[in-house]
Amino acid sequence: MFIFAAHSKNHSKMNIDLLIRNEVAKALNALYAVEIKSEEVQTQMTRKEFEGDLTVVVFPYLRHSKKGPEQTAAEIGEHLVANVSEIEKFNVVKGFLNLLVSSKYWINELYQAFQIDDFGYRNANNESPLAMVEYSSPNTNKPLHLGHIRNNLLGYSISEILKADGKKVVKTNIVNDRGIHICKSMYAWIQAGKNDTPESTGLKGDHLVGNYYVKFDQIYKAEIADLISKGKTKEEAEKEAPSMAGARELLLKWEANDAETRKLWAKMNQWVYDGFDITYKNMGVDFDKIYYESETYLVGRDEVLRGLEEGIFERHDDGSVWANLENEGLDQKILLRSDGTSVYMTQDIGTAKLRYEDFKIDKMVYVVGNEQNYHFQVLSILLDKLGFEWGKNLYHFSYGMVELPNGKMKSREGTVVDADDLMEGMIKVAKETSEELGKLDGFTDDEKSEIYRKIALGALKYFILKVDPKKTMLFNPEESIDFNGNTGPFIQYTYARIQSVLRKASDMGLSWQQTGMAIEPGAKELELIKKITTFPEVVSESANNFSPAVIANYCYDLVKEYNQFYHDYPILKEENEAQKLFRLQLTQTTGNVIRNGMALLGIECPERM
RNA sequence: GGUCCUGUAGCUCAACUGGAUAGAGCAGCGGCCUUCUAAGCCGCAGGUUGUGGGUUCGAGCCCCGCCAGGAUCACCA
Repeated sequence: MFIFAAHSKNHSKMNIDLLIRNEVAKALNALYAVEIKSEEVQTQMTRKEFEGDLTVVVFPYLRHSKKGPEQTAAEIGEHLVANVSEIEKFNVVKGFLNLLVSSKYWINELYQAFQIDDFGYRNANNESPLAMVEYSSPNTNKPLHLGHIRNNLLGYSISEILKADGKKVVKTNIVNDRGIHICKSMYAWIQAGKNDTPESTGLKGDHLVGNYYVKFDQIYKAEIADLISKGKTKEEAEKEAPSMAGARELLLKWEANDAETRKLWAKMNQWVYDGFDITYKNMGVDFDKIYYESETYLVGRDEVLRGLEEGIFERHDDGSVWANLENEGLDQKILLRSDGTSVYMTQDIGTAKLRYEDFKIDKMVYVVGNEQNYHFQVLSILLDKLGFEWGKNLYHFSYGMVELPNGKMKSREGTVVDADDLMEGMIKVAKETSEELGKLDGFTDDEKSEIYRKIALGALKYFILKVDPKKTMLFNPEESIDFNGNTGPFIQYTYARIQSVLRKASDMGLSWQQTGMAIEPGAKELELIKKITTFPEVVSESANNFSPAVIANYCYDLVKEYNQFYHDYPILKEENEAQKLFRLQLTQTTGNVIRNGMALLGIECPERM
């Protein structure tokens, strides 16, 4: 059984690490007659200021060797050099044993990676565990905004990462298509819509419906102000406002299956779906299976009623149904309102049940903001109480909010950053920047706009995904996202340069498939190979930690390394033929890893830019 | 108030889950295009890791207290 660990110990090191830990364990046994498991041997990549590739920390073994750190390290080092052919030499600094691995080993490692186009990916097979990843999960009353962007990018990326780590993945979306929110938009449209449609207004459907949601709020506020001016208290006014009553009435009619209400509901939701489809497509995210709250909430209600019959839940005097979670250290949680209608939690129970009926899920992953930590804690317990043994195994991929310089986005203050506007704005900046640099002369307009799109989305996605998902992040709409430095376009640019070199090499009639060449790689070349060979472990690490940021930061480090190599070493102009072909292998492999890594972030790399 | 999260350079973020002298980018200053794409490369400057204790060979990371910010504890979603 595969374990989906949220925080497993997984160091991003290369294969050699396994070998060395094994050999160190053997050495300890031979030298000091102690049994140390190879997994317990501590290693790390040698810091750049010291000579070596891998470093063994020897402090833990001093009590076995009964000698000082330097002497202990030296003894282990000598034993390793004598017994392990891959280890050429060693040096000791304080309690750190630095081991130098032969360049022959590294060249072979590169050649292994070079031969695999999707190096770093592990393919799922029939026995692989299935993860279902829920993300996006929008309400259908307004367009997507910056917060949704972080959610969508994380959800898509973590799905791709899990796939690359050898899991089967089903991407899913629960659309909150029913409830008071959409009724508000419906009410305002009836009152003030004059039969507007996306066609008649030229507006994207989700924006049109969103405008009526805003309109509703205006009507509602005006009514409250009016009622208060007529002597009502704020509470009375909020209760009596005709618009709110109207929206509530629509909700009741909807639940009662009123034909006209359902028709309008379906129509306006369809407008929103058409709008969302465009946004999702532009964002480059997709789903394998979509659930609708309107189709799951009744299932949830039945489950709650079953739980009530079985004595798991309790009914209060007013008819509402509650779960008592005081034994779990939590409060009471409402599951059905006194009028029998369901709440968010009810719907989530129903959706979960349907999902497990539809798929053989080993791990359910919910990509939902950390403001809902409590909700998922409760959901997990409730599913468990209802007898779904998978309940306690659900994973809430809890991510931090996106904040603006003056705090959270507030629709009332008009500070919401719209997803469509943001992407469009990014494309515009990409176009301007590209035109200034003037490198795309001679391309058709279609080719150019495709490149602008890739760069713009690369910048946006990388900007968001490079941040640790758990952390609150800041977005300043006043400053457009950079294209220089630690950015998506910087990485894309390196990829484009690599492809340019490879094209030129092909044009020169070169072929660089051969192996077993006698090469003396330079320091930068070895650094680059080491970086490349850690990629599979980086993929696992990002999967185990649910962190696309791990991939993003790796891509940046890799590219930085390559750019130094590119700057310092001639490739096509190298006179030694074997050295030249080796550098082409190195270049091509780096390009593959960049492309594969960025793909895990949902970022495409243009061949030229 | 209870629970949980966060605090690292002027700003945005890293730090391989307890390891060596805490690293990048942006902003600032200074170099490098007749040579494989300068969206690049190199250098300078920038830090009491919020704060006070503790644990140990070793703490940005673990424990306790305090300070600051945020989330949540709804018959909202």
